[in-house]
Amino acid sequence: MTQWNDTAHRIMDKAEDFIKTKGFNAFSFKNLQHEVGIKTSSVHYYFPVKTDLANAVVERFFARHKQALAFLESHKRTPTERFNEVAKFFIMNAKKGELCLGGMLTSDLGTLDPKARDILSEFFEHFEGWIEKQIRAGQKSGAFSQKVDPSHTAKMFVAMLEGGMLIARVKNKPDYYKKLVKQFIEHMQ
Amino acid sequence: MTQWNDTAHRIMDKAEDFIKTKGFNAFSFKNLQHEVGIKTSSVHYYFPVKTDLANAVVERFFARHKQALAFLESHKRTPTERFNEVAKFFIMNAKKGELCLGGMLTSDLGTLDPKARDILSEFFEHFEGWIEKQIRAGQKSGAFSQKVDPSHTAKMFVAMLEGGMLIARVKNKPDYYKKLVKQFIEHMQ
DNA sequence: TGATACCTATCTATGAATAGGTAGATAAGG
DNA sequence: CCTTATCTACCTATTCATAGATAGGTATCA
Repeated sequence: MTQWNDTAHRIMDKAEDFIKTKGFNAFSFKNLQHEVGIKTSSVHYYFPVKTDLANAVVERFFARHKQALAFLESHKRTPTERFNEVAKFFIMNAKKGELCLGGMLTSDLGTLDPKARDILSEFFEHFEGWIEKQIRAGQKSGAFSQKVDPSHTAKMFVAMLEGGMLIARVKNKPDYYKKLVKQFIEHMQ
Repeated sequence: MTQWNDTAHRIMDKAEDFIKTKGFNAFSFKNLQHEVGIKTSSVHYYFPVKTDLANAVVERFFARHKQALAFLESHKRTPTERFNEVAKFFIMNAKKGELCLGGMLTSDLGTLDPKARDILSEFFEHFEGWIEKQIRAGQKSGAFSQKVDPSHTAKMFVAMLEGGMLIARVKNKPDYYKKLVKQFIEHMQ
């Protein structure tokens, strides 16, 4: 987080790009060297081994994600608005071919070290928890149906976001994704 | 399919295992050599380049998947039964730590060749189509609510299966997955 | 003068891939 | 029915490129 300087952040930015487009095991330090304009040894200076880079990236991602959700809570009044913003964000990224880093790294789980796994697990817990909170608030205000189970629905929504993003990409149809999310939100009302 | 002999199938079996546990770019021909008891050059004999192996594996997987769904249609009478069987199958695999090959390979999409992408895309179309068909049949028989949109719901279900499987693994909670699927099916009734 | 932020140069291991060989089965021809 | 050729299914050995990682040096700045 604050422990990283500009160069480290640029390395992490490119690493994120690679993880999102090709996966954690399909890029090398040399690839980063070309992209960042820095030597592989300098990448090692910041991240001694490759899993350190994964850890740093996922940690930064999680922090950013938490901030973004907190921002939504303080700047968007109604749960519906907040919900739609989250959906819009995912859809916008999907349209750019930018998939959720959390989901992408999770598919490489077998090659990550325990620290990264723990953070990814926390990320999903936190995300689901936030969604659940919005559903409960929406039910209180009457925006969402009482028939909806907040805990289960939140989990379903997150799972659908993550899975749908993969499917939308392979189908090359960002619209597929948009409809999916829209439908889900409508269903809660 | 029928074009492969026993050795080729054993190679593909191990390749599947690796893809499901570590991803397509995290295993080598040498890993296969140890597992299958065959030299890397012999793997190349069947699959000249690594993407050929991916293509073969995904092709076989898709064929198997189609067969399994066709089998369900001919051996299970009601849509609800069929639905529950599919869910049970996914949950059972999740418990063994065996994730859906289609979903896992899709996360490595950036490193596959167009042929594999096309098959994966077809796989999802087919799977969604099959689910949709069951929902429609279930609505006809009165098992499922008329309020459910068959096309969208089918897509949501598949997306949730694929995403949920990743999340269940990182959380190390196969039960999370079970509840998720159960909840979704109940919601359609 | 010592910490920070890079670099050059290099190591060892491993990656995918290929060349070329061989044992054994199958087939074909005289 | 024996020989020659061809095919299948592997093997050994090797290539060339890249992987991640390290040692050790240098410039800059406090």
